[in-house]
Amino acid sequence: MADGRMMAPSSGDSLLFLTDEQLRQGIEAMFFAYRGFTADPDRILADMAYGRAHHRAIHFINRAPGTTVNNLLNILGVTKQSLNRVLRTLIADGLVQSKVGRNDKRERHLFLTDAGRALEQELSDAQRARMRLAFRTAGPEAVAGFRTVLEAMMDPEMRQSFDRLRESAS
Amino acid sequence: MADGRMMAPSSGDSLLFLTDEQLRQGIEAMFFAYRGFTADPDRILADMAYGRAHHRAIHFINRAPGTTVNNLLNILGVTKQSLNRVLRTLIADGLVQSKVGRNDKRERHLFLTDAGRALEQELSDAQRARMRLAFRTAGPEAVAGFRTVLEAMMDPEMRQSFDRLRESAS
DNA sequence: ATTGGAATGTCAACAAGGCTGACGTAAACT
DNA sequence: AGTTTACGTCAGCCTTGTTGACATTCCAAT
Repeated sequence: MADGRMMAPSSGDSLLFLTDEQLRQGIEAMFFAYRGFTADPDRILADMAYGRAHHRAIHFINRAPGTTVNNLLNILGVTKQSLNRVLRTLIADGLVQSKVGRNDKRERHLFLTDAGRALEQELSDAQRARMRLAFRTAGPEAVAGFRTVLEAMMDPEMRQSFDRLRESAS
Repeated sequence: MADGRMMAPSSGDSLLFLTDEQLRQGIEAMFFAYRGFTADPDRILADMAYGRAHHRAIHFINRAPGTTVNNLLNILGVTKQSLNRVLRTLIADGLVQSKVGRNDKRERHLFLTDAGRALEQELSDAQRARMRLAFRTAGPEAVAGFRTVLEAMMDPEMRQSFDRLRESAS
């Protein structure tokens, strides 16, 4: 281990943060936390004819308005057929608008309608509320660590998407 | 923070770690990281007739050998029909053994067979490898923060399950 | 100008893995 | 004796992922 200074703040046994047991706890923490992470929007969506896939599409269309279908495909990591099924219902229900590209008319640029933005707000309000509580409880330093570990856990291509979204928002 | 560098992730302003933008980045980080988190075991399982649900069952049976079906149900948060479908194949394939309870003969206690343990090893080796790399890259302090935030993000009942598993392993 | 390929969309079929509802059995509790 | 608990199972439904095949549209290159 070349990385000399390693004081683990919470555990005391700083040398043990890479034991199988520690890793397993990290794995289980991810599992349980992700359930909490999706629970609130899932509850809201359960009443409608929508699911988590619709939420994800709405989220990223809102995040990057005018994004193309292909772009969204890469971010979401699903097949176009899968995404298309979701988009079709969202467009039919008037939550998403699809505009043919000006430069490249093969491309469709996706936007949320007012109704779409309203649903997005409702969903992300719920999700942000939980995230806010968790962040507040944990404190800024923990949040920084959280972000660092999550980023290190992503696949490289996903990290690129993540960073690109990050930059585009600043 | 001993090492002085405690800038909030991208803003440089630690008071802003609860802005909507920060929260949204946290949300997206969870999304992308979870994909990475499940990617390796998913790849292994894709070749077999198993999926993520089998992985979860195997993981927690390994973690708490002799656990009852009901117990597992609570941890996984699915219906007994859903779990049963998974357990049935695992038992039929000789990866899991189900023993009638001694005290309470209504209960079934679940154990991994040697073959089950072998698969569990293969799956968790892959998952731990990614977790280990992420932890090592991020460093012990970030890992502590990661754990703190994840725990704060869980539903209370899930946090109980998580803590119970934690204690049982010590 | 024709052709090749890229981007998109659609149809069909299928699988995993959730769900509900109903029913049965055995054991334990009261 | 009657009720509750733990578990299993059958049947059917939904969402969301997959592959494969095929049409359309249009850019770009020959």
